[in-house]
Amino acid sequence: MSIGYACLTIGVENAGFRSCMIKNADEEKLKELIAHNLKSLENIIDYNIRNNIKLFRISSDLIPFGSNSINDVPWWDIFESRLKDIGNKIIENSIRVSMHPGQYTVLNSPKEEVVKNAIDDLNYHAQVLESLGVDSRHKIILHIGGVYNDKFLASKRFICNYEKLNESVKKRLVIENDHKSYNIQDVLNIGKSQNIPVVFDSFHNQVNPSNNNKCNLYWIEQCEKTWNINDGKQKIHYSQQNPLKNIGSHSATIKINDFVDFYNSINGEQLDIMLEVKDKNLSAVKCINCISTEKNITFLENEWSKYKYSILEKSHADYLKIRKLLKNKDEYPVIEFYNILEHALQEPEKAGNAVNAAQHVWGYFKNTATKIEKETFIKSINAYEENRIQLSSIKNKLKKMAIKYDEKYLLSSYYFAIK
DNA sequence: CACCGTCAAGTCGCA
DNA sequence: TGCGACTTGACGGTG
Repeated sequence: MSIGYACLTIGVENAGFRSCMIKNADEEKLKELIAHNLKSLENIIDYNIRNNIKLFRISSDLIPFGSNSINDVPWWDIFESRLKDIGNKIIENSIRVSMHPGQYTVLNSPKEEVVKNAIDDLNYHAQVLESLGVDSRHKIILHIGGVYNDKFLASKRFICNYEKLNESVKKRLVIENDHKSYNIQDVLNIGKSQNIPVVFDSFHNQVNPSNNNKCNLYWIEQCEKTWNINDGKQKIHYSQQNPLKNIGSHSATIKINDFVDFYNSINGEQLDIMLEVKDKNLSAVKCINCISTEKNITFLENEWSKYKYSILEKSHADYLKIRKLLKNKDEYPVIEFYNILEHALQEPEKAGNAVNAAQHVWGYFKNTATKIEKETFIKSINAYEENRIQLSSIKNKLKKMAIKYDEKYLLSSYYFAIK
């Protein structure tokens, strides 16, 4: 069983993806961006290895305009050895990767041009995975597409176009229920008829159910039948509603109590679970620690070292609670730990707490900082307390200093990443 | 350096 | 028929 996250990371250095506008996408620019993005991907894979994260979705933005004719750079050739090196790291560390063309890749469109673009896009995704050298257990996830007033006809068109796909795409393609058009039964009907594995998305099923009387486990068992030996372990998607946004929007973080309830209601150890959530790797580590069979307090101590200044910034009371909680080295109070964490992080910003945390972080530099840096910091604190600048301005300055003085403890902290 | 409109993709609801 | 909303993170121009 593996738990993973999608595409981007929080608080990992040099792990961002760059792009450009089509009008600026010349050969030189594209090569530069691809080289940069491959380095970022490698840094993310290294991070996943260090943190024992075995499931990861690679961003479709790895190669800018990867399936657009504007990009005629033979990247698979130019960067062949780079891609192989990254692929070898993935394979040697038993990481399972996937890719997921977005909502604008529509294989069942009535428009010929849209279908052609969708096929080009699927070929691009397959070529990335082929270039990495990973096998058919590493999947490409696709939604069925539009309805066009006739779901039956639209489903037929999906099947018809699916049959025309290259084998390199077909062997990796899996289909998923979406939150608007194709519910899990719709997708299962297509999957069963064409031998396409089906990814059950529990959140989409909640928003767009096919039958309210059937539980998650029922659908997972139905989907399980569509997964064959060459497909690897059955995958599902899990996410939660963002209470502040439209129905279907992913939450900022995974609320751990709800996740554990969900996990206990299904045969979780049989599955690979992809989380779709704003705080990405942070929630992945959280969920991994919560269902870990190895219960070692060092997991929580490691988390604490990264979260502590963010907690201090929000709630001194919760900060003290967690310190107390972690005193007994024989226990593994993982749920309580994350409950306090979640409570603190949803607190509103209060200047007193925020200044206190910033001064703790400043403590790393106060002996080495230049006179000017010291003056700038004090000025920023005053300006923030008088409401003239935002907290992020102080934190950005502290981050720059952490980089300049190479304070590794701070650089691996989430303090600069959590807004 | 902070801010905010724009980009890129395709569908769908509504004038 | 055509336009805006929907989605997402990064770009790119402004102040």
